[in-house]
Amino acid sequence: MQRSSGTPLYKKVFEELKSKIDSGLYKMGDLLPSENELCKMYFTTRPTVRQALNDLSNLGYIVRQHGKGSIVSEPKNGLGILSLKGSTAGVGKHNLKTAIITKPIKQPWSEAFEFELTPEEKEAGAIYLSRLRYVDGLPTLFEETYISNIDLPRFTLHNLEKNSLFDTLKNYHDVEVKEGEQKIWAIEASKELADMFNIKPKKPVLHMKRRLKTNKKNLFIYSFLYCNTQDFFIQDYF
Amino acid sequence: MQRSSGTPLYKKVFEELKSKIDSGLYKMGDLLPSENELCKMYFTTRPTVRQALNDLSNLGYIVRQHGKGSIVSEPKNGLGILSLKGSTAGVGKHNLKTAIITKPIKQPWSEAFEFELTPEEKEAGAIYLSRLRYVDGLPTLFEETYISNIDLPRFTLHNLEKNSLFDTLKNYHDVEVKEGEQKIWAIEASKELADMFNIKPKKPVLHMKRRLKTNKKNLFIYSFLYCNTQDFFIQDYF
DNA sequence: TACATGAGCCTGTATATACAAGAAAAGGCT
DNA sequence: AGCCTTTTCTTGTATATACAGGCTCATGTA
Repeated sequence: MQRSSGTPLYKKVFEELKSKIDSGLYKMGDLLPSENELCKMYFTTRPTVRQALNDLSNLGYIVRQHGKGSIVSEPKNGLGILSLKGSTAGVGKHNLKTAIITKPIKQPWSEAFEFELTPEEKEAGAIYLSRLRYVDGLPTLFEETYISNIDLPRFTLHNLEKNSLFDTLKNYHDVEVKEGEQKIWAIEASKELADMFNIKPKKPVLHMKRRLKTNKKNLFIYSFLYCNTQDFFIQDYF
Repeated sequence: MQRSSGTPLYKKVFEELKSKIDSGLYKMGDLLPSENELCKMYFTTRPTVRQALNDLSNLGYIVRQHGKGSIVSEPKNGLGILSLKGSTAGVGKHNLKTAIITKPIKQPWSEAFEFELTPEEKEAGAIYLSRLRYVDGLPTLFEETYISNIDLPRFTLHNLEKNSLFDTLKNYHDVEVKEGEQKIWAIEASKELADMFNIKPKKPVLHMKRRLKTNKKNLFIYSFLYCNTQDFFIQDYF
């Protein structure tokens, strides 16, 4: 089944399996259809479905076991922020609410921005927003995000309270995150952070700085995160 | 070139390219030989070399660019503990010294061990060791490790000060880490930790709990890490 | 019943090939 | 010289196929 539309076939297989896992149709511990069965279902051959399964495996959705099959893996609970999927996807059963502290605004890059910028990025300026996320009603995650303002028309109008930032970028602007780097510290809460998280100043807080590459050249996403790990923790799978 | 020995050909290609990057023969920004060139070098075909290149790409060693080639990626500095490679490999230029606090000893699992154990693991008991790592002479990382004591003869005799734990497991016991999960908190330093790190009690410290799966069934590695992020930080790529 | 054996499923590794699409250099035109 | 087109090299996607090796279960034997 050659691909007819623009999206590759293996990606279609990947997306459909992923959504079936996300929606709970395939539950943890279940065996996915075997590679040969998937071949028949999608009228394609093993290397193609294997590419989809490899991607799922890399994201931790499945574990592949020689001689047995592809086993749907542990659901991602905790705050799976270290994964690529945008926080909302990683929170599992916990109730997650997002409050926009600063609506998306266009602004030039700060003189002392922590990451190196390409000339094109500097020229284009940044879109800045900040959000506070509540898990089970508790303020847990403060996030400042800078996005290179390249080819993102009317971006500042989006409603990011309901929708994940990553989903918005993907669905409306064809921007997909591909890879990234992150740095992690434990720091003392400043007065402002302590107020926001409703904790005492100087209490330990998790601090992360992330730089995410996308499929668009020169379009990067920078995010500075502060996480209150009194009641929750950050988790990831690799 | 069918594989002659036990190791798959794509893995050989992977290992050789990886070591050439690690040793600095291919430097950051360099272009690796093209897929077709690698095919000729190893007398094989593109799917095979692509498998090796994909693995390198997943580990962040290279970035593949459509129409251009495979570009050697940023060297991993910081304390790349979040990657799979064992701390020693991730520290880059920093001088890293390891002090064994507790030599490897066999012991039963604690009653209240934080992770779920398989019956086989419980039966086998654990090997415990703890180490304190110095970066540039500063005590930075305290690590408690539990390994399921399965098929690891004379393991307690190894000298782990010079060699990475992961290298030892791989070279002497054919144990390779395949995947894992980790949880991260910011906590206050206990008195013991503060003494070890030479900081004041209650200062923020990074705490991680990791569970690593290996290629051997029932053999897991559990490690509990405490990291002083006053002077350094944890970094990873994905 | 208990235990080995083998058949049949599964994924892992590998070859051979084809065309599409991005990127860059070579070449020709104005 | 400066610009555009073409060529060529690169990776991306896909088909078709083969055998190796792990896992499970049914079958047959002691």
